[in-house]
Parts: sequence; C-alpha cells; structure tokens
Amino acid sequence: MALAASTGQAASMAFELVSRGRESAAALEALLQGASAPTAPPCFGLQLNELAAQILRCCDRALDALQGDGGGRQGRKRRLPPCTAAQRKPEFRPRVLASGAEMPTRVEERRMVEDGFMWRKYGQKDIQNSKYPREYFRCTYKYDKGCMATRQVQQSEDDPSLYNVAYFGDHTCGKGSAITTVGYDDEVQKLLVNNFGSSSVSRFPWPSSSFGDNVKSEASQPLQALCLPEEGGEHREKVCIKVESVTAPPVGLSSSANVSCASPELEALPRYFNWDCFGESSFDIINEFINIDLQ
DNA sequence: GAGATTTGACCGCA
DNA sequence: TGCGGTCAAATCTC
Repeated sequence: MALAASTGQAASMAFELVSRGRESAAALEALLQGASAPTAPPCFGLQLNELAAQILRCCDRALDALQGDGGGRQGRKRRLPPCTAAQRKPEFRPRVLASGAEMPTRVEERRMVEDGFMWRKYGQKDIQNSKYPREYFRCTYKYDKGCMATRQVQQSEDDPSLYNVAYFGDHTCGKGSAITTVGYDDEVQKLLVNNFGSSSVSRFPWPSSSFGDNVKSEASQPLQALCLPEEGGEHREKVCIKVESVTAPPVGLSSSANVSCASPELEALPRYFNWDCFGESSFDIINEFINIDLQ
C-alpha cells in the first residue's frame, strides 16, 4: 500500500517535471524557429532545432508512459550484455560475400548526421598504444551509389573531450541529404558538398609542401584553435574546437584532415571552416556560435 | 520488421 | 606474426 502510494507520488512528480521540461523544450523550439534568420549559421540552427525536437519527442514518450492508462508505449527491452564469442559464434561461419551472395540493398534517408552526409558505423577497433578505440564509418550509400568515402573517429588521449576525425575517399554519392532536407541555401550546400568531394589539398591555407609522409604538420601548435571563454566566472558548458593536424593523403585516397571537436555532433563546424571559411569570416561565424550556451 | 549498431573473425600488409 | 581495416551475424532500437 505504502509502496503503491509512494510510487504514485513519484510518478506524479516525474510527470510534473517532464511536463515542465516539455514546455521548456517547446519554448526553445519556438525561439529557434523565430531565430532562423539568414544571418544565423544554418548548421547551428539545424543542430539545435533537431535537439529541441528530440527533447520534445522524449518528453512526449515519457509522458505517455507515465500516464499509464494502457495507451502508452511499452518500455523497451533492456539492453543485454554482449554475448561471448562462444555463445554467438560456436563455429566458423563462411562470409556471405565470399559465397557470392548479393549484398542487401537499402534505402536510408532518415538518419541525419552532423556533416551533411550519412555515415554508417561498420567497425570499431582497439588501437595499440591508444587508450581509446577507433571507430570506422562508411558512407551509407556505399553499395547503393558505390560511394567509397569513409571516416575514422578516435577520442583524443590528450583531451578525451576531443575527437580526432579523419576523412578518406571522395563522396561520389552526391548525397548531402541532411543539408538538402533542412533547407540549406544553395551556396552553403554547394560549398559543403563540393569541398567534401574535392581532393584538392591546395584548398588548405598552408602550402601542400608541408604535408609529410602521412605525418603531422610541422606546426607545433594547432593550426587553428578555439576554446570558448568563460564569462564572468560563472560555470557554463562550452564547446571547444580545434584543428590539430593535417596528414598527407594515403596513396589513392583523397586528402584527409585530422580535426578535433569537443562533440562528434559538431564535426561539421571545424571541417566547414577548415575547407572553406578560413579567415576572418570564419571567426565571425564562430563568434556567433560562442553566444550559444549549452547549459 | 527494417535498419543501425555491436563485436569477434577474417584478411592484407609490413 | 602482429596490427589495423573490414566483414557480417547477432543484437538492439524504433
């Protein structure tokens, strides 16, 4: 009885909190929609709008569940611990591709990613002498369009809040889908798509001769660095972005840039600046971004 | 049920 | 032979 009463009280409190959170998220979304002026960097508006929409969806689902009148959605399955190799793979399994079977074809348009392209994770590997595993992504359209673009993401050992991202290969899929679907203006879209597909090293603001044999740039300091400052001593969660190094393109591949970003969701930012917006205008955009607090 | 992620196995290269 | 990159079945999420 007492248990049921306290459970009901907790549920009531949770319901109230989630309701309040939903109202806040709705207000945020309204503000963001109102602020989608042409002067605002489109990628930031996209991320925050998406975030607000996601908060709303989560709140709605939580509210449905808390209302518990039978109409709410059932809770999801608990994530099971990974199976052991013996459990999952008791014996050798021949590869499907090796047997000549066709690869399944997929049409995937729903997942929006941070740099305007759709990536699918295909592997993760512990790297020797590295604390963090390296994650491998390929273009979602690898099989549909034969797009061979890949990227590797690895958490920085120096600063775990940063991620080193390396891009390989050209996008031949022409699918800057996220950009297209959220209404980037044509110029921005053209910049992003063209330059990601481009393998022109000379677009970087430093001479290509500084590229070694797949080694880091000679620069001892980050080529561009930005850490958002504290304001008035009050604690605010900030996003820190820096470009660490540039590597020479592996044989047969396009140029790659190692970019660090405090959040994988914001990788588009350093790459965007790196390839197209070096210079004062870049910092104008960054300065606008600084005003966004992620409290 | 479709599609994404996880993760051990496989493979090529140095 | 060891390491890094990729594959693909199992599992998870929606």
